[in-house]
Amino acid sequence: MTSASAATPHDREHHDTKARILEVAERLFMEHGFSSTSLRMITGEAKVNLASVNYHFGTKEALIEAVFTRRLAPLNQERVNQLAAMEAHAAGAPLCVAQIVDAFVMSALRLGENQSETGTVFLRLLGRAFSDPSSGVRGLLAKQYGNVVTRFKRALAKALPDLLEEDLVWRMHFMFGTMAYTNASMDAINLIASCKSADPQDQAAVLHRLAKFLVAGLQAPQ
Amino acid sequence: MTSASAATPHDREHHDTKARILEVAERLFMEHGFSSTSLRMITGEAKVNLASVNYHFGTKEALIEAVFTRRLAPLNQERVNQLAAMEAHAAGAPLCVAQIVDAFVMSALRLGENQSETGTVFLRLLGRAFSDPSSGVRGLLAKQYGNVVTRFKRALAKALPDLLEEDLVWRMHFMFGTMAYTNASMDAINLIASCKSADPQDQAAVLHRLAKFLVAGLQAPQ
DNA sequence: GTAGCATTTAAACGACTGTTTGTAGCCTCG
DNA sequence: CGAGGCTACAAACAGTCGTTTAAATGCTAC
Repeated sequence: MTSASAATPHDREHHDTKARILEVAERLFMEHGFSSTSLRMITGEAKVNLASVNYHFGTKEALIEAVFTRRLAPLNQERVNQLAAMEAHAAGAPLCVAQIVDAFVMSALRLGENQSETGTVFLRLLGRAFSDPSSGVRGLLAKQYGNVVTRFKRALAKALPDLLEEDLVWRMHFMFGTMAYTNASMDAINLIASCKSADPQDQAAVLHRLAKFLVAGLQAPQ
Repeated sequence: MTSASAATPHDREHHDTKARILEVAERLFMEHGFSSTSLRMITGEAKVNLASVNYHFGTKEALIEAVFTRRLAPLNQERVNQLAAMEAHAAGAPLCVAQIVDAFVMSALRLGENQSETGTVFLRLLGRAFSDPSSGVRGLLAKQYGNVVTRFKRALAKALPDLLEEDLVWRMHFMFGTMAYTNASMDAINLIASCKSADPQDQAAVLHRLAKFLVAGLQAPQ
């Protein structure tokens, strides 16, 4: 193709192999799922040799892990940072639920914006991964989310002191679920209605609606 | 095994082949996903011949479809019936949101109870299917859910007359998502906390919590 | 230039995939 | 009895899967 690749072969071609695999894998995993996406589909579309996946990542499972950690680690770090900043500003006083939800939901939006299209793709992939049966993927998420869950649970418990812990845990579960599903099937909204105004592109508006929905749900009586 | 199968070979053995395939397929699809579950896994566990899947269902895709329609059609019919009964009783007056949510959520509970364990398995499978990338599965759900969506959307629009249609559509989307995710990962609650009191077996309690969460979310201000 | 390293490549590996085939068994009806 | 229709079965089909191998390439440093 020779498409505008005029840099040294060393910097562009070689380094690109690993990065191109990651990028194409991310998209194809989102479109077809993990087990339905073959290494040959990835290497074919990325225009790299089949064996380079095993060379650079070892195994397909490790490639999946690499796809996740590349983006999920910064995202969850951003969430924790956002929450920590708010808590520092509150100086010991409990945050309000809306703030906490915003720290969780809107960090995803920030990721989606900063990295433009590829960020959006990853958000949907993340939603898919949450309901993936593969134990490998599930264990990966547990590891990556452990810190986030602990911090947000503590903050929410302070913001909702009257809520039983058991109720709080389930409501957090619902929050994670709604978030994951929304990411996963932004495009499937048309399944519900032929509402052309529901523009999947406008992530910001959707996530604002989602945040409102979640704040009300978390604050439900009893 | 010879486990209490004393009827005529014709009634038990032969008719069981198709039914056993459906039952085992339902469980394995839930545990490993659609593409990761091979026909050999199914036929091996169901103790039937490999070719009988293609004989009775034609293709793997058709088997997936059969697994769904067998349980999803009655479930959605129950949902619509429940809603219709409430509307008849209300005699034109708008239902309250809690009633509508109950008609949607608790029908699933009823299915889970009536058919005991297998019903629960199907509910989780259903959750998985919602975030399955395969276009076949997705189209299947769209067909099966079409009627339900239309009826519940109309009822909710009447119950929440101040809500913009666009907001309503998205909130329904969130409701479907939370429901699907909750079904899919009842067992993954332990990911969030080592809260031993969160007993996945107690579906009724979980769905009641879910209903409360959803009602509050749907009624969120603005 | 050449040794040494990292990377790419084509080809093959065995295992597994969904599906099809031909045959054999069983039951019902004539 | 035997014909005919389902159903079950073992075996094979042509592909695809992830992974491995060994040779070839490009690059850096001596």
